[in-house]
Amino acid sequence: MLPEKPALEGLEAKWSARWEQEGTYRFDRGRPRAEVYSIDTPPPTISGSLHVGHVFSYTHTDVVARFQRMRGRAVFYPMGWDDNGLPTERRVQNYYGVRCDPSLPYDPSFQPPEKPGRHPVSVSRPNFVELCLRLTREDEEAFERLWRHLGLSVDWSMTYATIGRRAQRVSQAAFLRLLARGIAYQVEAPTLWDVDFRTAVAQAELEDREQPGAFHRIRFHRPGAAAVEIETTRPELIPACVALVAHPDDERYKPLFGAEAVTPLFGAAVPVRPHPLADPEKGTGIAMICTFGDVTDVTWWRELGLPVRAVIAPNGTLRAIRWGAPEWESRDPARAQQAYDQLAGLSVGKARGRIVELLRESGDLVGEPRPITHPVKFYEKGERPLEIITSRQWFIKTMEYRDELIARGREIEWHPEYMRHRFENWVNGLVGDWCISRQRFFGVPFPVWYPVAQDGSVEYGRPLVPDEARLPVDPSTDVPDGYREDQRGVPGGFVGDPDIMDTWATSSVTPQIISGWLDDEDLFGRVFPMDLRPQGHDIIRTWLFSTVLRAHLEHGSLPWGHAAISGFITDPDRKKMSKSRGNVVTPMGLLEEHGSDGVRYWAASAGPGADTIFDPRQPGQMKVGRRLAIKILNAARFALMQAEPRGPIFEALDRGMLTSLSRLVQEATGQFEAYEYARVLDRTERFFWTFCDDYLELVKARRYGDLTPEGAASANSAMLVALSAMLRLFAPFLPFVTEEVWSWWRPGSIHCAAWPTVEEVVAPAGGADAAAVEVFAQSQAALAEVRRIKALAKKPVKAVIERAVLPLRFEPLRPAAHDVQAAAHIRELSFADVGEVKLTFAEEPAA
RNA sequence: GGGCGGUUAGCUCAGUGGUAGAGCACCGGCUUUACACGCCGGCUGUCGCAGGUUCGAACCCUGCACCGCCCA
Repeated sequence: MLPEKPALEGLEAKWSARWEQEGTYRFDRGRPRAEVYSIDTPPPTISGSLHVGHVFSYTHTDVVARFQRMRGRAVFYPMGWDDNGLPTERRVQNYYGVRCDPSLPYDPSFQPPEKPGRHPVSVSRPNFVELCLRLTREDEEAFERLWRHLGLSVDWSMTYATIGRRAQRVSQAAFLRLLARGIAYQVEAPTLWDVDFRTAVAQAELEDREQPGAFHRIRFHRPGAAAVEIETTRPELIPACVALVAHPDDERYKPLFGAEAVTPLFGAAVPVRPHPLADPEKGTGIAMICTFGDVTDVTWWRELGLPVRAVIAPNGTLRAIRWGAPEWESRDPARAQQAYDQLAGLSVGKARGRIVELLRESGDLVGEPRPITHPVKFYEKGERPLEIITSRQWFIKTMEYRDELIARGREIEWHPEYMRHRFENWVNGLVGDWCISRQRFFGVPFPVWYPVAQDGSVEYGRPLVPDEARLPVDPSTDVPDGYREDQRGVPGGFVGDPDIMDTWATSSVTPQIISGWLDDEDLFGRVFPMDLRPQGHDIIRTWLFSTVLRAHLEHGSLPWGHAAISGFITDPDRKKMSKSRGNVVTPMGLLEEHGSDGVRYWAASAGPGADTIFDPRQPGQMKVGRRLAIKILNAARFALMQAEPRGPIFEALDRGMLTSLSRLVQEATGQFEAYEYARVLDRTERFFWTFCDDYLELVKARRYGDLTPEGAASANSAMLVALSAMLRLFAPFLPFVTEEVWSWWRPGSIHCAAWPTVEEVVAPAGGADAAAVEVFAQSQAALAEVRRIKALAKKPVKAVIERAVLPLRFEPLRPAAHDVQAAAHIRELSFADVGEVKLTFAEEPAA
């Protein structure tokens, strides 16, 4: 039963298999809500690999889950995979060498090329989705193996995927309910647009990047009056200009308000209008409004009621335009056409270069462009600046709920508390409703069709929706009620909505997906609203925000009561670890080298919100964790190898140790309940090390029976009480080694054992005893003093001391004097009014 | 420009008004019957800077500097 030479090797494989067999972490769905602890797990993005940052944050969640389980809660802890969305599409394109062309029909016999060819093979959307599913399945299996090896106490029978049937059903149902209430709506409007991915993107997916640019001073003519000069970084948008704008109080331009100016090259007459957003300090103080150069243009366009002249096509080139046609009036259509033809078809960047030449030739460029650096909005995964393009998109209303969302944010218990500011910052900075439609392929489709009128036009205003019971549906293959497949795309028939949902539109309903909403109201009632959302602070504005929004809209509640925010893993230069930086460390090697418990120790040492440096060359904390785990094995072996005789715990030293331990239990429980797991680990480790180095050394002789059988019995019993409690304190952090030791002498899994209590620790010793704590403390102090003197005198530890005289302050140790004497090898011990410890060494035995 | 966090030993970090701490690293010692993957000991500080409150400040207040993150 008790191994001769205990070791950590192999514990991961042994125990993860056993836990699976015995259903150790299976959720008990018979328990009422009050006895459940439910966790809304972050589904890791499946395309790509898990890195040490994932191990870090998922360990934090697991530690909390294990604590709650030991506290007697039924822990609801599923795992999910975030497989839908753009990252998977990109991976599949590269991996198989294919490209999705939604106009192609499904080919049931399609097989991807053995190797990606030079030119991508075009495949239908259903074929493309099949490839996505095939590849993500492999990735998901690898992820699960890693999580099991790390020891996450997940109930693997509840695993979900964001592309899965259940996720689609819930996403679609939640969308249809918002549609019915008018909270989801579609509109043809200017939208942020990535020209490479050819999709709309949302505010939450933006990032500003500093880019080189240049101010161009451009002359606008006025018939019979002085010209007006504007400054712009985007001269290629002059053909899209619909007005000029200046600040209402700007004396320079007040006389011009209401007048017209004429665009250079294109000869379009545009009005000069006042608006307070125009900045008199910027450039010449008067700007051109184009449809659309940036988000301010959109505001001006909307508030001033201007027309649209769109020149940028969805692929980022300037589209063909016929000057002189309606909405493209010009004073000189032929010249406008001649100029524009040199721009049409060019990308935005090339068009900019060309138009500068044209303006220079026409004399409308004033001076030369002045280079600057300025922030430009990018899609976070994109490579070219975003454009603003008018298109039909689905939105969820958010602006009118901002105050309510702030209030919801204040109901959440944040760990750490200050992370709430991130949320409020974001909500206060929202500038528009949430655009949830994407012109992509691998995601949840909008469960909507539209009638096609007799003239062939699509009636977007009259969407056809399925009954909730039919969900999920794919409008590209399913048919709306009352129609036949052969009516697809023909007058009098229907068309499916071609878009899919933003990945966050699915991820924002993970609580509903996992908790059985719609289909298992019994489960839903037991786990929702959930207890915990663990996640990183980088996605507070996306995942956390959108989840709060959806629960607020659908249920009028929070999705969960606690949000535990993990910090980042950084490299030694304090740079965030990320794939794009190339500083990612894959975890399996680390887990094998240091043991899962060692790696978990490192992860759990960082409290909520704390960024942590990981230096692969200096895995200090992992080594420390590994040593701690080994120490636990050995200390347990010592306690158990001669556990008889047993009897009442009456020795003061033993009672003092247990009273100290009970204080630790008290503190650890409180800290854990406050999600301060790192402190629990720190305090427990500290206690354990003292227990080993001081307490075990002090009682060693007594427990071996060198004094009395009663004394040995007291020591043995106290050791076992302490070992049992300490193992359980460590169990959430070091699940493998604690389970191994537990199995040596206790039935069942330690992870289903009860969290230790103050009462159970002190009761066997007849209650807490503050005086005995002092006995223990002074015994430790005296032992330390003797050790110090021996070390300075370069005497061996077991050098015998004939006489020791201790200062009076050590007198409280009297009840444990026999233990101190035995541990320090003191023959005669006395106390006197002396300043420091005086030792007389015995004659050294003759060499 | 706004917000948030940080700055304590060479490194990583605890430390919520009362004598500055731990681990790692470094140095010295110990074949000690649980553990050499161990044990004992030693060395190590303008607690970022400047003011203020207080009998007393690493800790509370004000300002500043630097680092990091979020937002504009």
